[in-house]
Amino acid sequence: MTKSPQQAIRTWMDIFMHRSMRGWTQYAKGTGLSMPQVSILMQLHYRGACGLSAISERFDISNAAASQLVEKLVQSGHLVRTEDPSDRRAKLLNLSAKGRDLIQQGINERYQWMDEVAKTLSAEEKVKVTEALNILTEAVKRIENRE
Amino acid sequence: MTKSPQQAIRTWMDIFMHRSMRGWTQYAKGTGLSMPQVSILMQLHYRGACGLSAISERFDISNAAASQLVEKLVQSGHLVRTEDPSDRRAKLLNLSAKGRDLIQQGINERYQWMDEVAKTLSAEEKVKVTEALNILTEAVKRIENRE
DNA sequence: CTTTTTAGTTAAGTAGGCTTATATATATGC
DNA sequence: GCATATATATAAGCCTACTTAACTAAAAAG
Repeated sequence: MTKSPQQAIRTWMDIFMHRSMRGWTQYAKGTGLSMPQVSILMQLHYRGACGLSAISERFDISNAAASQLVEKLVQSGHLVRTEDPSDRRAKLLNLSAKGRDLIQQGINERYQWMDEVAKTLSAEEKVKVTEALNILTEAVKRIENRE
Repeated sequence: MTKSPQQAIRTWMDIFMHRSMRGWTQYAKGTGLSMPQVSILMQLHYRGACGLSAISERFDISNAAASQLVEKLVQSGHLVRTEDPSDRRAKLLNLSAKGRDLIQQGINERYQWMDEVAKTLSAEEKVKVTEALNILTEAVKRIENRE
């Protein structure tokens, strides 16, 4: 069973995409938050603080919709909304400790699955996998800097 | 910047998880279907035909909710619902060509992103990445067969 | 055969996300 | 300084997902 690089990548992507999508939707359900709400927290976790319009642009929803979702997350204590000192019309949205923990917990559950996978690898295989994922990570960084 | 295998895996997972989540939610929006609807199609794509109760168990919703979602997907022509000949109470849910295309298109868009990444790799790097992803794919298969 | 369980549908009602329209406060351009 | 543009919030209303409850039909158990 010799695979081309493209086949190898796609096979792996299929496994990983399906797993992580499933994991996140199930995790979201367990938190009591809706998927859009969790997505907003995730966004802030990965990209850092931002204003409200950045949220509505990212998720392609109206400002009104973003404002309402954010309001719920502020109410539930997952988000902190402060006035932007450099522009008093704008708000700065930050994860609270509670929001950060919620997302980190979801990420950790994904990690755990991969840890199980990694545990079954030989030392030699681990070295190879590590090197390859570093290569991919660097490649993505190069592309993103170029954009 | 020397990374442990765990660090390398987690860094890569972060990038890939966030990307694919974002990609799928955006894609779902473009199709006009809701995320739960797309998730059902995705489930059938990856796991093959099943009955209605398998859907409700997998997504942890009531049979009634699953039945209503499936009904919409049948109406929109993404799903074919037939009677199970071996148990006439049960239904067999299958993707239609339209449903299969919709999911495959979403997967292809994810593939394209990775193709862009792979394109920037040297021949030597491609070999390493291919080998590593094959190792991971095999490891997952071993674990899943064990369960 | 009769009873009970299983698979799925249908109906009514709740909750959440989304939209458009409207309002408010601040910043920017002339 | 005044008109306009920008960042956000609020309100009304629609649509969808979800729930529980009531129902049909077929299988399984006795």
